[in-house]
Amino acid sequence: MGKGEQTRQAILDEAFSLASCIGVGALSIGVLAERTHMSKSGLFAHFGSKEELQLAVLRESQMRFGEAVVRPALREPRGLPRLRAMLANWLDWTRAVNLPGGCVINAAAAEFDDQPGPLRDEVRKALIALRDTLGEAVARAVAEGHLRPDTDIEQLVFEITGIYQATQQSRRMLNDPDAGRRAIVAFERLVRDYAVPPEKE
Amino acid sequence: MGKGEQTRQAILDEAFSLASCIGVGALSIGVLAERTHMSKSGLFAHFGSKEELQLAVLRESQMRFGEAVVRPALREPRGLPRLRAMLANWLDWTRAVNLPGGCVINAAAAEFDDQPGPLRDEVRKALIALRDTLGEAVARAVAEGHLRPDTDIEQLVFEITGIYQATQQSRRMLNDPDAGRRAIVAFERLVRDYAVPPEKE
DNA sequence: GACTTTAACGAACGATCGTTCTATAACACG
DNA sequence: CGTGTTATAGAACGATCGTTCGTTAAAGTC
Repeated sequence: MGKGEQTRQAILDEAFSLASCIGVGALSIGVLAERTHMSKSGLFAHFGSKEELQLAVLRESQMRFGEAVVRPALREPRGLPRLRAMLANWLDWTRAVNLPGGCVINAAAAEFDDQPGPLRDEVRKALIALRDTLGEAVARAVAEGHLRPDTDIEQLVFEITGIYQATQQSRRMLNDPDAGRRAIVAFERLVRDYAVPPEKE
Repeated sequence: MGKGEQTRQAILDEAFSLASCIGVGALSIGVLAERTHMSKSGLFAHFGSKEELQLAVLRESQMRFGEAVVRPALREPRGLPRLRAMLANWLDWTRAVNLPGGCVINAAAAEFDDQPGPLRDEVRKALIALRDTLGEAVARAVAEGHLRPDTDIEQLVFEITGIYQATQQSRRMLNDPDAGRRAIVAFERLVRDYAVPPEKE
């Protein structure tokens, strides 16, 4: 890895954890230069524009998410165990990677939902990719017979994302120590509902 | 209402819908002055500091939430119908009031979760108040016999907030036209789970 | 080790930020 | 109507914003 790539990565590391705290939109080149002990112009040269830097942070976030959440879960047997592992990794990934201030993309989703442009597009892409991944895992669980054949996959994914967001808000804003447990309770109740055969009425 | 209060309210109206789009943290006095056809200093005098303006926006948001979501629901019979009405109002309140860019407080919760200070405190206050309100409604539903006596109220509230957040993200970022329906499906399954008597095992 | 490429710096740009001050205009009240 | 009060404007402040430019130092290549 050349010198360029090396410092670019170092900048991204710092930008990543900074964005986690203050949001991707509030990133500033001056502050970032100070934190990385560089000049503004020197740092700037690596990205060409602030927006490109922000996009790089979002892409970095996606990559780390894949490595910290999705990939380890693939070691679990397909179906429900894998889905369960994925959720567990997801709920805790902000601790695993250097994310002192919570998931960058989730925060960006709330920040840019009404500001068209490349940043919003990138966030959207990430959210769709995540939902696809979750959807695949759910579909596998159906195929394995862990969930009912008529399971509404999108609905299940929808509710799982809700569980994640509720957990993050409870933890981060309300300091609720039970958030993780509540998430698991919600999830298990969810899959139990979709696991039992439909009742005759 | 004196002239002062009048323009102050006009400023808040504009700040409110602007913050809805770009976030409370990104509010700028210059832009706001332009939008309200005032001078920066004239506008500034009404609040004394930018932070005070932001706090005022958050308080305004709480007030409108109460009037658009909670108060109308109180007309419904207590218990499940009231809870159901509250969720319905909640899911659509960003359309009812002038909130082109989604709930200000929910966005602020993601923005300030790692930035201590009066703004975070105010957001926290709002979230707690909301959870209390929801909790009360759930408790009423238990008292009315709509839900099981051993219902974990906090758990139910936790999951309802998740449904809300999933709905907003699906609507705003993914343009999912089914988000509202999915929210209702999730909610009804939730209350059905807590309504039936516990199974003997 | 000489040469080329590239990475980093420092200074400066215009724009905007939040804030302060002073002066003038509009209002409220007797 | 006149007078005291309050609301608004305008100019200016230092700070920071993102970005550009020319130059120097370092890294990569033969």
